[in-house]
Amino acid sequence: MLKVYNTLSGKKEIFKPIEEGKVGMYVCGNTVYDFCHIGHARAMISFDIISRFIRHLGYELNYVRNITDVDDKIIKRAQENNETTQTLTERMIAAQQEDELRLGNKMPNREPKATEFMQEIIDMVQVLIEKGFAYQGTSGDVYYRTTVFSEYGKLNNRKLEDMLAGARIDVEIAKEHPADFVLWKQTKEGEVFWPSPWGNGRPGWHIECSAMATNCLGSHFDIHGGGPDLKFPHHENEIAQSEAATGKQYVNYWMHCGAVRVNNEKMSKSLGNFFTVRDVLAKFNPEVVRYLMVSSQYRSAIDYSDQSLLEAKVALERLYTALRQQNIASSYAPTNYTERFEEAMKDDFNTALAVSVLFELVRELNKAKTEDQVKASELAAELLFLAELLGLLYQEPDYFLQNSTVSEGFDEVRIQELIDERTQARKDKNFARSDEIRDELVSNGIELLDSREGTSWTRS
RNA sequence: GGCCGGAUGGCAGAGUGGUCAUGCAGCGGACUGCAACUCCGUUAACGCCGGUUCGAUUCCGACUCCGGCCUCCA
Repeated sequence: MLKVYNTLSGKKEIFKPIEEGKVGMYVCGNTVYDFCHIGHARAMISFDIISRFIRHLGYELNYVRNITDVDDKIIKRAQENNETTQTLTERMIAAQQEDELRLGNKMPNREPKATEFMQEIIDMVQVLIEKGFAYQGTSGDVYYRTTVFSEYGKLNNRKLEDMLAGARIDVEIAKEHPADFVLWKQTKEGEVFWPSPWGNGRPGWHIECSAMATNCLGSHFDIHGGGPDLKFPHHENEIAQSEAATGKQYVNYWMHCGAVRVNNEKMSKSLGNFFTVRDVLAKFNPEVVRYLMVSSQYRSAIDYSDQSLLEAKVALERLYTALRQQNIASSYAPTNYTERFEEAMKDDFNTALAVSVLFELVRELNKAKTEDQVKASELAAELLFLAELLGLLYQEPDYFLQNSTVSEGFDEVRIQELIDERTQARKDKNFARSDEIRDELVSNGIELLDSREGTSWTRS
């Protein structure tokens, strides 16, 4: 029995798909005007793991994640770069895919782009106007009429009146009500545009998701996810648009991951305190980033720092060390660890608890290595299977351990030469020389592990 | 001001009405030429004040502090 925390109700609920055995999930992707930062990585990894586990439970999952490739920020950035919006977005989409593959994500079933759904967007705006949920303002822009959607604010427990007290909403004369938001925006000189019944222009930020989600998954589907900062206004507005247009409940389960923080502040574009995925991968193996995300539950806030990455690296090394030079059984009977792992995951995808089960399994595996090789190889197979559900332990143990950080120090050839020399020195009982070599390697960030099979090394 | 979260051992991070999280660090031991890895043992926590209870870190209420959202942001 899978339990999912639903932002809409504020509670964990038993998950029940609309159609038996099938799940439709829409996740808000990125606006592609810049490289992905760690906050994006968290959202992408969280929903990747959620999708893996939903499939593991036997559901046929249709995972759709959009790409926003029309937007004010894209236009602005393209102008600054003196390039077209299309070349900018194509470049950023390619970069995003590259980052994501390095982080070990599986791609969604479908990644619709806003520009490919222009007709559907226009159709939806048209319907909203016909139903009285939208109007063309004096500026020519088309707005959503929040005052007639009685449930406006239900996702965020807000009332229209209360929101005015905040007084941070733009007062635009063209709008009937300050909370009304743009569905279709008139083009300005030199900007990309599409023809529409309301003149040349482009969609507002929220309507594209309503149009893409309902077209890809239907007017009523199971799960809608995204980052914490999308709850308001983006998802609130999506609900308003979609439910007004279709007359049906839009989504059953709203899921939001937690924020990534830096120095106790949210990492965000507007604060400028963000680290791109590329920044981090220049220093650490991508799986370290993934482990950091997995080591806490997806809804909790994560503190990002070199320290937290280092701790993630060390923990991951323990898992990989257990697999080093270990036979993997071709089959195994799932043990209690699998059961406990699955129970943890079924409780709102508690990856932190699931990972702790992996560590307990590893302890038993390490013990079995000297006592019962068959058991050890079976536990290793079980470990790999469970880790795969989190997208972990997909690298060769030696490769990971030698490349957990990116280092400009000794190359592998030089390291091997020194190890060979040390091995000879040890055979000769020349321990002074052997220790000297080890010290030299350690001071260059290389740790040695002697075993009966020989000496292996790890980048620290 | 409104609405959401959160406060757990030295750090990170789960969870539970009464026995163990887990990882790192610490301490004692085994293994090792010495280390590292690994194993065994071990120390140590539930913001503050009330209430419910035989018993609360866990449930309820107040308080304090921290974070997020209310404007573009995963």
